[in-house]
Amino acid sequence: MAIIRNTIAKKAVFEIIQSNSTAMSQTEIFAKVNNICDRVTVYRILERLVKEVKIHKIVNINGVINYAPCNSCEHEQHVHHDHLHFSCTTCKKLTCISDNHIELNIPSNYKVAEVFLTVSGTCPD
Amino acid sequence: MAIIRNTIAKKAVFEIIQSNSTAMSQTEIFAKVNNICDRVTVYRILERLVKEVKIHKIVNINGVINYAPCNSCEHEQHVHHDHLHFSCTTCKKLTCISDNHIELNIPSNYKVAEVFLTVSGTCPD
DNA sequence: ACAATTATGCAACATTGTTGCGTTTATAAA
DNA sequence: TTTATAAACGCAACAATGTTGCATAATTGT
Repeated sequence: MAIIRNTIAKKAVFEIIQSNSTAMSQTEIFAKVNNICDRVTVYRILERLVKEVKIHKIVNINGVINYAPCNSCEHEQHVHHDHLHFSCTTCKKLTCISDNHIELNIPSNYKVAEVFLTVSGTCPD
Repeated sequence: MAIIRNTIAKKAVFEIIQSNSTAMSQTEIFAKVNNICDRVTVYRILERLVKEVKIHKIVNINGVINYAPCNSCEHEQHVHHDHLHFSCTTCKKLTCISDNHIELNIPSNYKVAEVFLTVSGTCPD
């Protein structure tokens, strides 16, 4: 049945992610929750928030998984057609940039679930 | 000065990457070198091959770093405009798919170095 | 208030990647 | 061919990130 609970820790984690301008890693998020919960709990909360499609997972160019709020995820299939992630090579920040349109040309025997467009470089910092 | 040597282990690693149809992780590569060298050596060889632009680094949707041969890297700036990576959610394979053109719309205060277009889903397996 | 089950904490482990340092080896020059 | 030198290596130890099992705590519907 899976009744979803809205716990203090979960609310806190979601707040942190939503109020931040850039995507955050588990480590960064855990540093901000001020020990209201365990490290493992943060991982599990993130897992649940992803499953509930309240946040989404993005991988930066170093392989670190980051999380960002799912603002423009109203559209069906959870495919971000106009969403781009900028991964800064110097400050390591991951920023979302909208208004990017992608045309895909993939063989039909591949089934597309999500599209990730990540650009590396240096951001205005 | 940095004189580059072509060691047995390096040749083997490069062979393995080139002869595989999909991109491979360090773990997969190490499993194939048959203990001709240490785990750490594989990491260092991969580092060098990336620096020499003989292979390139791609991150799959789980954050695992994979390596693929740099076949179509003749073009300047190492920006893969027509290159797409398909990351399979079930078999975890990372496949390169060509002929994909991307138009970017990024604020000018961001400096683009590389473009990564990764698509998740299921491949024909 | 109670029962059911979701969520948590803790400890331990797994995987992936990194660093330091002494030793070995490939290459270029003698 | 021999030798010098810097590149490459092995080993051990560490670091960061993510996962699992299990007993306990907390939330929600009744």
